[in-house]
Amino acid sequence: MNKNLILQNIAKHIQLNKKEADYFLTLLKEHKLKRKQFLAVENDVAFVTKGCLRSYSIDTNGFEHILQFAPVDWWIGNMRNLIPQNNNLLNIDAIEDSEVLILSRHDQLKLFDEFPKFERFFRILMERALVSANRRLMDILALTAQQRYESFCKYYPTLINQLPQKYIAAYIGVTPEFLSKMKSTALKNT
Amino acid sequence: MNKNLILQNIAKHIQLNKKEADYFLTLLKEHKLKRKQFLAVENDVAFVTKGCLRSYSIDTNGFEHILQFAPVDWWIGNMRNLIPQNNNLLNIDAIEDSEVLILSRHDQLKLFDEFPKFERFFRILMERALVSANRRLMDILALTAQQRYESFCKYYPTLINQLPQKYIAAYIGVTPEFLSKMKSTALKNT
DNA sequence: CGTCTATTTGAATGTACTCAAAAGCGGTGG
DNA sequence: CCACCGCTTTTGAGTACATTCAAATAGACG
Repeated sequence: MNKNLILQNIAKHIQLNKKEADYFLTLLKEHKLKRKQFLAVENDVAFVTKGCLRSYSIDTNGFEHILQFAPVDWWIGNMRNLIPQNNNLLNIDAIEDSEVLILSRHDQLKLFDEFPKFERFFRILMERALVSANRRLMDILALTAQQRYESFCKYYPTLINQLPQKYIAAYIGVTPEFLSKMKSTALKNT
Repeated sequence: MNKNLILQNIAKHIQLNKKEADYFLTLLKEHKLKRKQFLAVENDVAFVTKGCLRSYSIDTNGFEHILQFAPVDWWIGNMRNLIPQNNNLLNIDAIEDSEVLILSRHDQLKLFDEFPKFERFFRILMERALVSANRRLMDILALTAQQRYESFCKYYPTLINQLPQKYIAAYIGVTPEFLSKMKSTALKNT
């Protein structure tokens, strides 16, 4: 298990002593995923130690819309059941062969009770995820498709060459055909 | 100060004893706002006890895009500085004459240190805000303007008649003109 | 009552989508 | 090692949803 990576990730926001770190590690379940394999989690969170995952939903016309990419050192989860009436179901799968450490919701809540420090960590994680979801919302409302693509390139420069283009299209909210056209017309203007 | 409302709001997720409640209340600053008046907060959160506020940003063409409405019994805040590179600034103002209780970021963090219970409360608040921001993101990507309007009516039935129509347009991501047209064509189909 | 802002309506326009077909690319097996 | 298969990307023509701009009407507030 890649313990160091996740402990370093946590150390960005809280300091753990050995006892806390050890206990935390016992709660994690390692999970390997082949490309395109689904991660079945129900309110649980997963930390990516290898590869890249995505969470997405499928609309009534069968089109996929990507909520989040999770490369190495990122957290991803499915919190749809935290709010009762949330009928909008989310899938998580691996974009390439990947490995994750899963913390179940049950164990997470137990952890919060035993060491409130961890509740702080996830409070901060949620705050930051919310700020970035809010920024993305404002971007979708304010920007053209071309600008959203440029914004994506700026924020996720490493992902651009790593991801199939159709996934980027499904993230910024255009059809794959249109993204292809945007790229070719952008080239002509340089 | 409307203490009961905010204590009841908190009681939805955590139980407070008298000491905790009293201490919490001392940290709040009451603030009255006239219609259209700005709420100047920097990473602070506000709880609405009267009226209705909104948070929004203004794009490079001068158009407003609304991130959130906050009627009575809701929390609203401006967390843009939590993430350094977040250049996207947010305004908060009162849609009608309103009253809020402000908890400064400084006092909030102090509160978390003294009573971890409150960190739990805000962790839960952030989780729920994130789930609903995520749902809205998926809606914007998946639904047509007409469907987004219907979805808004369903989720915020009380706000429909309370808000100027142009604000609803700025929330669901259409021009006020187009929202007007949607409503009139929807009427013909009934 | 008058002024200012919000809403409605219409015609012309544009951005992004749909559908279809061709070209490119990567992995697998013979 | 090459050929084939499936999946992704590109390109094009036609279309649709939503915007822009303009003007008229309605509504709210002092």
